[in-house]
Amino acid sequence: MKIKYELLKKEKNTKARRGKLHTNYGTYDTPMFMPVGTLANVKTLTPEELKEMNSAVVLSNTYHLWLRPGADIVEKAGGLHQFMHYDGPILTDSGGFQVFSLAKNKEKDIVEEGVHFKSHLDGKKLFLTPELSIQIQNKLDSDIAMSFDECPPASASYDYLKNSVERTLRWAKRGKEVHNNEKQSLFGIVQGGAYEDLRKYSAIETVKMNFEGYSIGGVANDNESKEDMYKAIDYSIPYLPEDKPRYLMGVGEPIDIIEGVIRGIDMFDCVLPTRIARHGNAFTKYGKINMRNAKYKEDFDPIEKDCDCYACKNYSKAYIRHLIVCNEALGGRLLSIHNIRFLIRLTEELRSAIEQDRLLEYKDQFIRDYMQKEK
RNA sequence: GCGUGAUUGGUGAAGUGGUUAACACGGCGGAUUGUGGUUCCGUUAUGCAAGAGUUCGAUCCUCUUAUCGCGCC
Repeated sequence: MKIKYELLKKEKNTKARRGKLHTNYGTYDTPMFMPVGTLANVKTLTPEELKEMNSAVVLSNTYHLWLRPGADIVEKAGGLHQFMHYDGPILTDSGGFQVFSLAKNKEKDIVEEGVHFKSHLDGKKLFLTPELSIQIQNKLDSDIAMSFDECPPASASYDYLKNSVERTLRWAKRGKEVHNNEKQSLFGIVQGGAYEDLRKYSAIETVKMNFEGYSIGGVANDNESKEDMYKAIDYSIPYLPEDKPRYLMGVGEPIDIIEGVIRGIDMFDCVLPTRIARHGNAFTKYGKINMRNAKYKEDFDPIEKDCDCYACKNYSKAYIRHLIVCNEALGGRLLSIHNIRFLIRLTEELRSAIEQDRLLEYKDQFIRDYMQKEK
């Protein structure tokens, strides 16, 4: 079956919503945070560990799996779920984001038919089209497929964005026409930068195509300001249907997730918790901390005393610091567990705040703590 | 004892009679938002074993001392 979004409650004071996502693998609460597992794995973690931290949907990536091991191999393995031993919902990104960062000459390489670019592995010339992206995702057999969109840089001009909105609409239509997988849902993507008229137009036209969900793209790219990100959401949300999930692509930082929820977003994904973990950083209620700092050398307390994650229940900062400093993989693993659990716990708290109509108070308190840095 | 060669930051080490003493590692900070990241960026010796001398000027030349290595009695 395709996924279904069930709206349970809207907050009184904001546009925030509390809902449920019904999938082939069960029903999950929204707003939710989805860890990123580009290569059919959330780096260093097993599916069992993800379940233990109450993680639901996992992301994977069309472009990367297309190159290695190849869609046919995943198909032979029985689809992504079997291949990666994950019996939960999987969302595949279309590859648009990757391909556009690999397309050197935007004007020449991005054409109406698709995108020319070179493989980051061997430099081989490749061509990805909206149809091919969807076909690959069909083979991968994810639960949610994303339309192949044009993801412009934050610095793009109004005219560039206008064209990319139009093209994204045409590509969405082409992808939808070849999409045939009764078990897989397809999401459309709203573009348009921080321009009200473009976002409005993009949202209205995308919704006309009737996707199972809608995402807001082109956000959190190269130094985009927070204000522009919030504008992108605010200008898009009013035109998205109440009964479909809304997904803010690539976000993000704890405060961005809160701001997104306040504005009506249901789903988030981000590489941040796992990436900063591998580089030795941890999210905490009082801000992000760098575990390499000398002050943790003899700190035998957990990262967060009241955190229920496996890392905090069993290991000290001094030990994790030691692992990180020695470049041991277990250090990154423990921090990944903590950071993902931190964001998932954040969404759990946001859900109960919505249920109690106290989201703005929650946000104020969170920001006060988070900006405080250290206890 | 005599002869001889060394002595540069936490480490391995470049280097020159004249503005800020390479580079690498380590240390200390920072970054990171639809993952091309065991990555990237910043910072880290007011000093070249110690003292004296030559010189306008010495880490680089001379002498003394100290320490270490090598050779010979």
